[in-house]
Amino acid sequence: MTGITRTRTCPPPMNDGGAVREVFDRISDKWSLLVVGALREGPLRFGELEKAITGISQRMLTLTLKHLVQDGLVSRTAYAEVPPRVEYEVTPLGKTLVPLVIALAEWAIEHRDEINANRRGALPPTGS
Amino acid sequence: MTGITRTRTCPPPMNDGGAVREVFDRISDKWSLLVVGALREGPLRFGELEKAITGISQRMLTLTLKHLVQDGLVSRTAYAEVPPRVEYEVTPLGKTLVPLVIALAEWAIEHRDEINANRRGALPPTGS
DNA sequence: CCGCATCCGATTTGATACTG
DNA sequence: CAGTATCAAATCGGATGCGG
Repeated sequence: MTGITRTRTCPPPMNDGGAVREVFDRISDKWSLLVVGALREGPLRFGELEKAITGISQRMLTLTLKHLVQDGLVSRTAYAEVPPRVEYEVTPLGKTLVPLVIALAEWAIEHRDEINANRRGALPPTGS
Repeated sequence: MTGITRTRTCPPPMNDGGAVREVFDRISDKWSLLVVGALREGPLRFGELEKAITGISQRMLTLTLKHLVQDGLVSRTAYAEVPPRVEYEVTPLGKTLVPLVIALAEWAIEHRDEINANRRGALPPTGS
């Protein structure tokens, strides 16, 4: 039988038993998506990433990169030279995520004003 | 001088001076995207959300909803009846974010195994 | 230059109990 | 049912110092 009698209008990708949550918990921390976004155009050195992502601390960059490398989203290449050089780059797997990050970034830019307006302006008419 | 020979291939949507960061800081907390995703198909009551998002605490759900309402991504409708009923729903603005969340969720499902394999299996060949 | 380890304060989170 | 309040715990995040 095979009848998939699903009454839903579209296949709900959430609620698959935790797969989404599992991955979301990884990428929805404060910096992961920013780092992936920063690497969208090509490899970057540690210091370059630090400058590209304003506000991130060395510690958080290190930790975030370690996680991303562990998950296989980013690759790390250390060149044994003096001075040392280390480059980070999105892996093929990471590349598949980049477009989504960019889409999210574009959404953020596009709706930033509206969100800010809501956040500040939603005051009641009692304002006199 | 001059020579910024930066070969920029496409307009980088990041680094616009903080707009992305501003919004990202809002939505990249642990629960916001999950809540938006849970509301993708229609209004849900408080308790329904609690059940839909496994693992969230009452407190976190309350706080997250409050933020989302404040930002205008979610609307809250309280019906003055007994027992009380409150429904949450994505606003038109929130609806524009839903597709991105779904895309992210689909990505998560699609690459979950690969990520987990990397996380666990990246062990050195010493595995005897 | 890269990046890890430690200390320490700030923020976030969750369990529980209580109100409308 | 929906939401608040309080407290303790866990985590985050930054500054600093050290090692490769």
